[in-house]
Amino acid sequence: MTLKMRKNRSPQPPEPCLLTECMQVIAGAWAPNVIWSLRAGPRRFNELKADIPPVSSKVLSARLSELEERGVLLRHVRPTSPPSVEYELTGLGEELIPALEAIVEVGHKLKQLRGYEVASEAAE
Amino acid sequence: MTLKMRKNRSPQPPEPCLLTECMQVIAGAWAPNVIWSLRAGPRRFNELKADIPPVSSKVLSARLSELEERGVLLRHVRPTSPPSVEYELTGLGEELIPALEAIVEVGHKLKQLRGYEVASEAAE
DNA sequence: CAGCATCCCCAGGGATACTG
DNA sequence: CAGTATCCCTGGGGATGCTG
Repeated sequence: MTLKMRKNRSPQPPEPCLLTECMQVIAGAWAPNVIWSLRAGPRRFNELKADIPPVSSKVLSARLSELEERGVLLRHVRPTSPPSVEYELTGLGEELIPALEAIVEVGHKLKQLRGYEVASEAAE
Repeated sequence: MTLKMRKNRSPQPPEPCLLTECMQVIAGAWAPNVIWSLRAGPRRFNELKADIPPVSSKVLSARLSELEERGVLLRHVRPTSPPSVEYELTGLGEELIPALEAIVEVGHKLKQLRGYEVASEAAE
């Protein structure tokens, strides 16, 4: 989802590209997982890393930075002896939860359908 | 969002990766736009292409195939003289609309928070 | 009209190693 | 603990051209 987007010199902002722009909020392979992991409350770096096993520190760190910069989550540094950092969703970030849940639900249903028959719901 | 996912040999399916799997439903840079364009009803290939100017035929076609295969949309071929194909969301596909809307809304709010340079339209 | 085929590119991500 | 720094590699996507 990179979208090299040359110049995007559109007279009127075309709606679909607006969508694409907004989708950047959850851009990055693991961004949705981060949000998902934070939906139950604040978590620390290594907790997130443990929540999302396949993610590397580098990428996790990159995603967290982006999401913070975008205003999806907050970073709290606690000046403890071993450094400890907590990440927490902002209010806007929490608004993404229902969206992710919806997608997950559709994803599940879709997977089940593909086991049986897809064309059943064709009409309607 | 490729997620090379070696083997995914996880004892218990970790939830976040389940999310990742579900997110694949709208994987691909322009998939959300396709769904978005179809939310108002069936549309034809070139209409979609016009709706989403930056997308190429190749990619649009690829996305449409994927989305069809996943059960998000249906493909109707009408045997007219010049071939004419209509794409239409399935019921499950329509369930994604609210999710996209939520993301778009958050995206907007986020952009406004980050400064008002966003919609700096022609200063009338 | 609707769409493949081809070629190319590069940003995002994996792996590994290192640090304050 | 919580990240950076490097290197490499993959595949999704852009551009262009051609077909039924």
